[in-house]
Amino acid sequence: MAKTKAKAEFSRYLQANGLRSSTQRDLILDAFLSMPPHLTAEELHRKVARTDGGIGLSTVYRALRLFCDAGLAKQRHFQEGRSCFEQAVGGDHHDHLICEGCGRIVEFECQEIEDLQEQVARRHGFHLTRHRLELFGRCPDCADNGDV
Amino acid sequence: MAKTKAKAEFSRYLQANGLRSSTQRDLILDAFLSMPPHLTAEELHRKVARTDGGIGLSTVYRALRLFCDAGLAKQRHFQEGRSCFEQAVGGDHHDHLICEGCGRIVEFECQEIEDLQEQVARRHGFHLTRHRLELFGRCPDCADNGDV
DNA sequence: ATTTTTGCAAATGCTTTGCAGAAAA
DNA sequence: TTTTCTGCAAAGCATTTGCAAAAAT
Repeated sequence: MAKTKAKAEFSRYLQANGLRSSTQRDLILDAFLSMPPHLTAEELHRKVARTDGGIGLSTVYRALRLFCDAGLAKQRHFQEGRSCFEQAVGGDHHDHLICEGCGRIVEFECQEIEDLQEQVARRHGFHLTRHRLELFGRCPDCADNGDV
Repeated sequence: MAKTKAKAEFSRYLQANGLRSSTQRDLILDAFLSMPPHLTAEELHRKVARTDGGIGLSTVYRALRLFCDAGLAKQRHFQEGRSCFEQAVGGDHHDHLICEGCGRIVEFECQEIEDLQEQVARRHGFHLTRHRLELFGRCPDCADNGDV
C-alpha cells in the first residue's frame, strides 16, 4: 500500500532533518493520503477537523509544506490565488487536463509535446528548467450541460 | 502607429459602454502603450506617477481592467500572486518563454503543440476551451552566470 | 530539560471596494 | 445637473509568521 510507504518516507524525512512527528502531522498525512489526489489546504483542514476539531489551518499549511519538502506532495496553481496540493506518489512528471465544469483533474504525459517545447526553447537560445502546461475544457460528463 | 489605433479602439469601447474618458485614463493608456509589452500594475503606476504623482494605484488597476475588457490588454499570471498585463495588439494567440534570470519574456507560437494538445484532450473525451503553456528557463544572456 | 510544534491572532502582499468629493457629459 | 471617476482608506483572501503554551525527544 502506497500509504504505508509514504508514511515511512515521511518519518525518514523528519528524522533526517531533526524534526519531530506529532499526532497532528500523523493525522494530517493520513487524511491527505486518503483523499482525492488534488486538494486544497482548506479541504484537507475540513477533513482533519472532523477527527480533531482543534487542529489549526496553519498547522495544515505547515504540514503540507513539509510533505512538499519531503517529496510526498506537489503544490499546484490551477486557479489564481489558490493552491492545490497533489499527492506525488512517484517522481513521475505529468501535465494536467482540468474540467471547468466539475473540477475533475486528469493527469497526462505527452513526450511529443515535451520534445517540441525543448525545440522551441532551443530555437530562442533558452535553456529550459521547467514548464507548466494546463489544458482547460469540459470533461465528457460536463460536455453537454452548459450549466455548472 | 498601433498606439493611435489602440487609443481609438479604447475611446470607441468607452463610448459603446456609456463610460467616460478622463485625463487619468488617457495618461495610463498612453503609458501602458509606451512601455514594454508585459508589466505589472505597480510598474505602470510608478510610470504614470512620474507624470501625475496624484494618480492612485486603484485607478491604475481599474484602468487595466478596462483595457482588458476592451481587448487591449491580457492579464497573465506567470508568477503566483502577482498579475502581469500584456499588450494585446492583435487578437493573436501565443504562449510564453520566460527567463528566470532576467525576467525576459518571449512570445511564441507552435501549431504542432496546439494540435497535440487537442489530441490529448480528445483522447480523454475533453472539449478544450483554453490552455496555458509557459516555459521557464534561462535566456542566452543569463545562461552562463548562475547568479541573478 | 531542551527543542520543536501548535493554535491563535496578527501580519502579509496583491487586488478590490465603499465612499465622499471631483470631474465629465 | 446628473452620472461616472477618482483617491483614499479599509476590506478581502489565501497564506505566513510571532509568540507563548503544549508536546515530543
